[in-house]
Amino acid sequence: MISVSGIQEIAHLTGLSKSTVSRALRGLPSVADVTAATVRKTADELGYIPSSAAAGLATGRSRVVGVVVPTINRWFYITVLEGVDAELRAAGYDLILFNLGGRGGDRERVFHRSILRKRVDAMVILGVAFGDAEREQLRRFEHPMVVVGGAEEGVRHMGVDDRAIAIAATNHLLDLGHTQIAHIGGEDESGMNLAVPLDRREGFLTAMTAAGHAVPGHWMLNGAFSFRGGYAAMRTLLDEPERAITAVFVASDEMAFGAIVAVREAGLRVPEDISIVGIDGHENGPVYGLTTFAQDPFEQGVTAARTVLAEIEGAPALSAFPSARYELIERGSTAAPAPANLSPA
Amino acid sequence: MISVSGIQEIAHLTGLSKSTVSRALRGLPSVADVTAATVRKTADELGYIPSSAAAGLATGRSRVVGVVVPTINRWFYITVLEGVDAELRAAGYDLILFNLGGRGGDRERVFHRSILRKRVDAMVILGVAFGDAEREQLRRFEHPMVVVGGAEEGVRHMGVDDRAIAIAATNHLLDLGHTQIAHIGGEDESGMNLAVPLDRREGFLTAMTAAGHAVPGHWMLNGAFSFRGGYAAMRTLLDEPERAITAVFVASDEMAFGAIVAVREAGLRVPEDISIVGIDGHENGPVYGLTTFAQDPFEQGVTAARTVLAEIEGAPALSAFPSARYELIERGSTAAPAPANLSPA
DNA sequence: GTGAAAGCGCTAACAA
DNA sequence: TTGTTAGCGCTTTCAC
Repeated sequence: MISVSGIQEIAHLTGLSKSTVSRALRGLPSVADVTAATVRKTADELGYIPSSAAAGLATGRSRVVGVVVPTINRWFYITVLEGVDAELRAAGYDLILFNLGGRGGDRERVFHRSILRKRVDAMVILGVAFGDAEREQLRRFEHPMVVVGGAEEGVRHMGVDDRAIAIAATNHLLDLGHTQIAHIGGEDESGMNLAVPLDRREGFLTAMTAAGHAVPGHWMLNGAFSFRGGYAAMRTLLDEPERAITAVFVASDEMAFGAIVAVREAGLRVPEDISIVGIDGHENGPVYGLTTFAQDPFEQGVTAARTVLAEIEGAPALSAFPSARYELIERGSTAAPAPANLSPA
Repeated sequence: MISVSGIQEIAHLTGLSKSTVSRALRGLPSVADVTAATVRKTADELGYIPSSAAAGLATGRSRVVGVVVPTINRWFYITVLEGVDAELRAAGYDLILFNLGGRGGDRERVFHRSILRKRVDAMVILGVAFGDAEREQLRRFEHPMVVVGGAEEGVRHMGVDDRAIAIAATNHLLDLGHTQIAHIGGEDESGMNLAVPLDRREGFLTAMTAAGHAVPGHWMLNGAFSFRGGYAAMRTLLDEPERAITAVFVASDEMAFGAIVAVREAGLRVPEDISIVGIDGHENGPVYGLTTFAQDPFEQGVTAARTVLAEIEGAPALSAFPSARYELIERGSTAAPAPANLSPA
């Protein structure tokens, strides 16, 4: 190709100096309009492509932000990622994706080798649970960094108040008159932040206890935050010999969808036989008619990106974020328990 | 932090030269074992972090591969992405994600500004439809490049034979005795490669024609390759006044899931009332009992990554790929049409 | 097996 | 407004 070298080439052809060319190309104000035009023109003709490595070496900035995800195939992470991506792109930054999970996941390598290679100017971390060594590595990362979704000790974090949202969801069911409520949540998702599932379960228990209802241990199932897991968990619930539950609080919409499919497949109806409430605000919710406590992960991603971007530019570091918003969206998957099902308690 | 400078620092402390330190750190053979050990040790103590910008400038390689997706929230792209990611990570490469779609999508910027910044050593492009300007830009990209999923003129491509897989799926229904078959596919997905939906529809029509069955235009619907789209399309089909269809060939599993939900919601059964066959091999298939022609996008991603990686290392460029494999997975969403529904034709 | 020196392509003072 | 001069931190001949 033509683009032999770069800025130097343009300098030659225009009879200007490298510096002026550089300034012109970056649109700095201190360049005569004619000069700038000439430079741009010859740059185009040459098919000039800047070297981000050279610029990065000279400035110490790569104009790249790293995003760490525990896995890509979850609606929440994807949506946050989209938000981060939109914001970064608007700012002219590129996004390096560090996927800790999935087949071939290799946290050690990701952390030790990739992340810390001075390759990124900042980092947005989505719901990852760190090991001690990892936490130590991150400590050395002297760039803006923010965690989204699931509090992580020592790093500032943004997301919904998981306990609060779970309490709200549970209360929603309690208010309808349910007392026999089960919970489908998550547990030891490899590499995923435990805070989220734990806080949601805790919120559930808090609300139930406050209402004076005991929850048997086997009414709290692990749906692994996946559609399939939600389906399986609900089947387990339905297979119970003397089924008493009238409602289920599911910790994510994807699991809730699976749960709904399981209920219908068993020949039961939602909400007549079983009420289901989720968390998230997944775009497929309307199809299933799922009532849910919706959050806005896209917005959370945007905010996270905007924050680190501002800090890269020298803005003072925020030490904490306000909790992200959430709201109840009623779509009919919850209702008062049928009289026949009313618990004797 | 401690990591003031880098290699120079280590050179000082060990009394060696920068060159030797560099060689030791990269594990080159021409370094005495003791020397190498000393270097690594002090590097660790210093918390040394290499500068990828400097290395990249010196070598002309960034050890980064770009992946372009039309949107992140589709199972197919996510899965290919996972495959690419796994392979890149194993090779010590980082992945820059270029998302053309989504809110805030800005193709122009992505192409012109980011992609061509010499930031990546190779590119894997997933099912994107290029404009003329974009094609021209890509022509200038003198690095390994491969398109996955949907042929694109002028660039080598890998994926299933979309016409063939559609013919196979349609024949599957025909072989069961169906004649009144509808098709839910895709159309003008913004920025997505048109080849895939078009080829699948064409395959469908080819098989139908070969079997001597005409297909009314309104039996070919646009499901936008999404769950919601599939659901909506199926509802349209079910709302037909004198419904005659007994089977639907859906061009993707996600749409097929939506279609199944719609059928069941209408009080009909799959496959007794309506048979449904999909394409993809989505992991949620078992839950819905979806019969599908499965491909392996993860593997396609791995292959694509492996290919460009090999070429970065100097391997001769492959000019074409064999078609990706696919196979029928029967799960019970298809059956012979019920006698009552048998078409008179 | 190790060192010296040049340079990758750009930016950033400092002058002019 | 433009040019000069140093680097940014690493790799890479070419000597030794």
